[in-house]
Amino acid sequence: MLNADITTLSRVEHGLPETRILICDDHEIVRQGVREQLNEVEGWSVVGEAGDGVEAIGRAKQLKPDLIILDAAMPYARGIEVYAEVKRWLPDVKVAVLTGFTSPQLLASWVDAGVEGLFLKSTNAAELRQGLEAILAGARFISVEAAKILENATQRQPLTAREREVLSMITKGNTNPEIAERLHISVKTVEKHRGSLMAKLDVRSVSGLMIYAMREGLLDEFRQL
Amino acid sequence: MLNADITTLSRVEHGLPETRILICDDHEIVRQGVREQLNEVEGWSVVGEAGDGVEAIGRAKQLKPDLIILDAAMPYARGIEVYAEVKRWLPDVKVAVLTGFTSPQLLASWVDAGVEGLFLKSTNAAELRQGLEAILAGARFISVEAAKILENATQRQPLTAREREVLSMITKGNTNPEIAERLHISVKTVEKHRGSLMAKLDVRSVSGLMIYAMREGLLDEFRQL
DNA sequence: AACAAAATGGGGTAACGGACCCATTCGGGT
DNA sequence: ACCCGAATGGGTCCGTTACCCCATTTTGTT
Repeated sequence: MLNADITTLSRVEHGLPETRILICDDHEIVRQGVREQLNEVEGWSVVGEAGDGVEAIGRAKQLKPDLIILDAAMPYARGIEVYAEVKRWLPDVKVAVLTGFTSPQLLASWVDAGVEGLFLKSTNAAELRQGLEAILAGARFISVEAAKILENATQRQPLTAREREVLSMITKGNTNPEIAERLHISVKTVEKHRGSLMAKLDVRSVSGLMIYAMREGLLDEFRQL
Repeated sequence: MLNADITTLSRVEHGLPETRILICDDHEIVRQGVREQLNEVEGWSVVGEAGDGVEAIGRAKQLKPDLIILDAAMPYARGIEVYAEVKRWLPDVKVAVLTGFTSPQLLASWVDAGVEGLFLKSTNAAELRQGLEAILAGARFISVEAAKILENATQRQPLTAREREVLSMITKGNTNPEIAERLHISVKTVEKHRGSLMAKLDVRSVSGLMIYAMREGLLDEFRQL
């Protein structure tokens, strides 16, 4: 549901230019909370909001903000796709990710992608403002809680495309013979992929695979803020 | 992390009494967003905030609000426990649940518990205000999206305590022999519980059980907003 | 062209789980 | 005292999975 409403403030006609900020999150409550926290800082101006990934890209191109606060999980375009696209069009824009996910692997992938900031939604106002100031000054800022979680991120072998495919079908409850039939490969091959999946992720059961998939946001129907 | 900060406004000394509102959510951004949306309504006053379940109960007793906006998942006390406790001490207080979970079963359990309002965090400001007005006027209000999800809630046979226990151990990756050993029952009994679990939940695999457990918030390590 | 990783697939064994049948005991409610 | 649901447990058969061994082919990179 798109409820974003653009509020364009007039440019500062004298003195230093304002810092222009775009807030992208699919929940209006969160956008409003972030907006409120930022409004208290002199010189910062929330120039727009977006409620989904496609709108985020459009607004970024249109408004050319200095800083984008980006939810990691929005409808219509995954956060990482939004990030790549806005960086393509606006290479100098600073992007701070604000996410409710606490998965080490997911947070690590944002860091690897090169975002300038990474916050959890549990971040308090002071830390958010302080972090954004550092980012605008050119630093990279990872919040304390995000940093703790990242410490626990184990360095894993990446999954191959076929392994991801098999994992996806396992999470949907399919048996090895069923997966074999649908992928037009033999049961033995599915067993082989399944075995290497479990070895790479260091799990020994379907529930372990499910927990991994859940944390990595690979399950479609589990929507959340 | 407790970051709640009490902001006690003075009572209105003339005219109609204000509606006193307490906001309970473990994320400061959400509390601030909700506060902002409510501040726009004349006659409403946010008298306090709480960042976890225990604090929520304490503040409710202390401040005696007319209305509590309650996150379903906070640290230290489950939302349903907070709800029961504040109703025990303040039977006339109105409680509106604001949750990020979209599980039909979970939403249904809130309705069954008797809450006066049920909103998802995707609710927009207008719907939240309209709903709270209706609640304060004595109605029960379920948001449009929550109502849609509730339509899909299937009427299920409740799980027995033993079934829940077995489910919990399955979600942690245990095999039937392992569960039997830990619960000091036979493998046959575990098989029997497992079979009835799967029949009641209409699933045929561990992944189906995991999805159910996930939706019902039975998995500990999957924290979210 | 050479190389390495990925993907593919077979044989065999042991363990696990599903599903059906059978059964008794316990505890709570009437 | 009676009844019913929950919990308990056994036998049997069959399908599935994990894991070890073996192997060839394909694909992408250098």
